[in-house]
Amino acid sequence: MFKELDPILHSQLRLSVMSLLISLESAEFSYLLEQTKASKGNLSIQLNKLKDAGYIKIRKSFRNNYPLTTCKITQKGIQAFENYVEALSGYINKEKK
Amino acid sequence: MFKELDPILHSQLRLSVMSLLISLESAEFSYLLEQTKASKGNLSIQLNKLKDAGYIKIRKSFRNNYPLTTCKITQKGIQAFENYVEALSGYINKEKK
DNA sequence: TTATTTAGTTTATTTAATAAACTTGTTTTA
DNA sequence: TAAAACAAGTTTATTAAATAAACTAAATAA
Repeated sequence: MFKELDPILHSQLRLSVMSLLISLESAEFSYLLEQTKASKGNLSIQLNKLKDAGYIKIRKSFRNNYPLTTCKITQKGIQAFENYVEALSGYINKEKK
Repeated sequence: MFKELDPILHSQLRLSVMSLLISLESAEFSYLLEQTKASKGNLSIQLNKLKDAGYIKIRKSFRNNYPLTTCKITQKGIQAFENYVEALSGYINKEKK
């Protein structure tokens, strides 16, 4: 009856990040920080979980001598997000079956 | 941009329970157990959290000499569920704004 | 009468989320 | 030019939540 909700995505912050990345395709650490209002530590950790799951790719470079972290959603991430949304609908669409 | 997701509802098992109760209006412990496939211990705890939040009422009685636990969603619970669904849509509807 | 089953609850363990502190290097300013 | 402040994160520690395992109490079956 109820499908499993992917635990990687069933987290407010990680879901926010994925939600942003799915329309942007690419975003900087600082952008995700301001959009999600998360702390830097928390964001850092959750980005790494998404990376470990293969849902995003993280690219590290420099800009104006400062480190620059850029994230991009992967095909696997897009698929996982779509599956999650599909599974969720089984919970929130009250009409039975 | 992203609304808070009510932490009481942002849990697979509690959301399953609320999803069932919102259409049934009343359900027994054993029914929730089989529908959600949760363990008894976990279900017991999560039902109490929903009760503590005022989202459900728990009625204890007996049937055929055995204890019978019945759950019913409250108006507050219905409202919270609707708010949760509304907030979620901000995460999963990819079209911006 | 001693297992077994029903219908749960409580305690303990594991995992996850968040906050606080730290790191490394850069820029400003006294 | 040395000290202070800032940028962009990471690591460690703390808190809280989810789940599993063990327990309880009464009822029924063997």
